[in-house]
Amino acid sequence: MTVSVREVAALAKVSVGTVSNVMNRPEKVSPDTVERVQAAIRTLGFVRNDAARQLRAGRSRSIGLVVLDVGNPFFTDLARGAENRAAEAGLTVLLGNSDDDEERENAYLDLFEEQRVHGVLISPIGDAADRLARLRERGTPTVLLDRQSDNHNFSSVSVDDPAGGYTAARHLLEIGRRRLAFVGGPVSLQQVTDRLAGARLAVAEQPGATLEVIETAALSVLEGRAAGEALLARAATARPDAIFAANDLLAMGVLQALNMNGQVLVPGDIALIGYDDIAFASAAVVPLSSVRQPSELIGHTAVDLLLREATEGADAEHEQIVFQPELIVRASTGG
Amino acid sequence: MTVSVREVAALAKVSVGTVSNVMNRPEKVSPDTVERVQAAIRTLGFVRNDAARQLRAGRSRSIGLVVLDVGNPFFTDLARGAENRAAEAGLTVLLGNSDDDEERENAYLDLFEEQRVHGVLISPIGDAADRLARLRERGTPTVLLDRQSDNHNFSSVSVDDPAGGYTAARHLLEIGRRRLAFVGGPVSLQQVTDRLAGARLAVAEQPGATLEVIETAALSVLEGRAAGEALLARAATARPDAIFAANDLLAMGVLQALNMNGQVLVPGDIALIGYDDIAFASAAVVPLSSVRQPSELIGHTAVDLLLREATEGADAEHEQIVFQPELIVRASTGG
DNA sequence: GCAATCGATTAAAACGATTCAACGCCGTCC
DNA sequence: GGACGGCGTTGAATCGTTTTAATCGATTGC
Repeated sequence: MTVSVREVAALAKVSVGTVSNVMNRPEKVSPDTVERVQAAIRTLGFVRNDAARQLRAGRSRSIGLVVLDVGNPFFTDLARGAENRAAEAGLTVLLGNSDDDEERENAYLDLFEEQRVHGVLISPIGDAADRLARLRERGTPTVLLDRQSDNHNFSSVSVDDPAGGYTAARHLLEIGRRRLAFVGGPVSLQQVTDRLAGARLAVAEQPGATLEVIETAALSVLEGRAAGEALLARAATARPDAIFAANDLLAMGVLQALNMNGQVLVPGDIALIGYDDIAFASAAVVPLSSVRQPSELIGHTAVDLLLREATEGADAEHEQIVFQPELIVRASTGG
Repeated sequence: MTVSVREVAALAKVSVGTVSNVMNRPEKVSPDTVERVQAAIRTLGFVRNDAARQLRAGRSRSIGLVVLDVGNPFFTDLARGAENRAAEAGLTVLLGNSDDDEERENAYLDLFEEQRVHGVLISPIGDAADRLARLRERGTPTVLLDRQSDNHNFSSVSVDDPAGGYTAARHLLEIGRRRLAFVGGPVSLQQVTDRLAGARLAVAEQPGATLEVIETAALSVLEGRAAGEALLARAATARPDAIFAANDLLAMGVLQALNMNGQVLVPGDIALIGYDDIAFASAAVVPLSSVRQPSELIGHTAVDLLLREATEGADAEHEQIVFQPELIVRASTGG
């Protein structure tokens, strides 16, 4: 039924070792045997068995990537960057979507470990520190995405979230707003707390400014819409005059709620800024101000770091790379 | 260095066969040996080698999914549907992004074949018929996504694109527009030509109506913006009064060009409708009318079909499932 | 002319989990 | 008391590829 090197070898009248050599180092084989073997491969429709290769090699030729939300363009852009860089190195990226769920996160990590991947890139939920430490002890290098390790134990590629949060809030203050609200959550995500911390700092520096926190269960359009509708239910005077959303999906949800049932509150009554600068932000009902992260570059760089750790072995030094975010001003904050 | 069943067996003072049984059918092993073996697994930090399992099993526990564009929410929604259904069956989904590139498409198919996946779900570029036929002959069942096979040789899950195109164009005609333009491409995508064909039909039924075709190189926001800018460069009288874009990404690009450099042409001068009804469509500058496809359901159903083909073997009958699209009217067509 | 060298090829030993026929042990039945 | 059956366990074979040491011819060097 299934055709293996054995059959190929028989048809080409060579040994299985030679078939292997033809596929992996043809320069070590005489030209006419190469031709004969390749002909045999073609006529039999031989496809080599990756499981057997991996078993022998001890490692697979892929790296695992666990993201919080594949529906978020920030992560698909990041994945694209990682994939391109990995392809250059002859590796494949296995994409896992944890969807903010620790169980799914663990399931993917288990899977990747059983697959003996070259390494894991992960944007972890909460404090996965010991889980990841065990993973690495067993020989799978790991790089954190979009977040630094608390004790510098892991390599990481991230963006300066406190600075991004500061920049966003500062911008809202600079256009004259004082009653700020932060929409974001869950707080188990370090990205959320860091951005909030930065915003708090900016508000604290501005006398008379306040910051209200509206916590959401996820960083999704739906949650944003719910938050926006909650605000809408308030008396007009009780509403903030500016909103900083922890990411663009939330911001777009908020925008839908505030600007799409007849009324138009953004940007006149309420200024709005998001985070990530996804491609859809500029095409929103009111083009969305945002804080841009270099998503593809993050993915690209993370693979570089991972490959370095993988080659240097267990005692590789761990490097934290931090990119700076960039403020993008559009109509939603009066730009 | 690496710990295998052998070491576990030694520590637990049992044979390797028993260790395997503990992991795969614990009910066949006496309770105290189960406990002893599990203790050994824990203390040694044993993680089973998936390559070895697969080699023995002959098949991997995953299915391959090749999509045209991971950046398109339609496909990530579809992937989510597939993933959920696959998870219920204990399978993993490997997601490959062909990015409209036949070379990448082939690379992923090769990879999946070497991995001995349970089957392949693919939204193919152009006519991959013989490539896919070979794949299936070698034992990998295949289901087409978002497109039917020309000769009913493959199972498929798709949406009635001609009907969708007809519905979209008919809607534009019903709101009184007559000079229609279709923006889409490349024509190698059957989705594009089918939607266009449907639109042509609707226009032909309407005396005095015309349909101009503006071909794009891809179904992306960027290409849409380029098309929009080209229209903008024309004299106002030479512009169409309605545009049907082959998908929402294109439509949003067109919208950006037509409504965001000071002027506002949509929907007054030009009505605009997209296709897919991605989540961002309703949050666009002008909320976008669209033709909705049941993306998650497509992915879900495709996995069902695949599993059925896989169990029924080579002589399984091939089923074509076609869902009906749904017109969603929003502000961009005056809704 | 014999040894050394070189290139091409081979045969066999891995890799690690699963499976299956065989085996030992114990209690039951006649 | 011996045959039988059932349960739990074992050991070896197996999956398909890669790799290494060994082999075989043929050529070169002296």
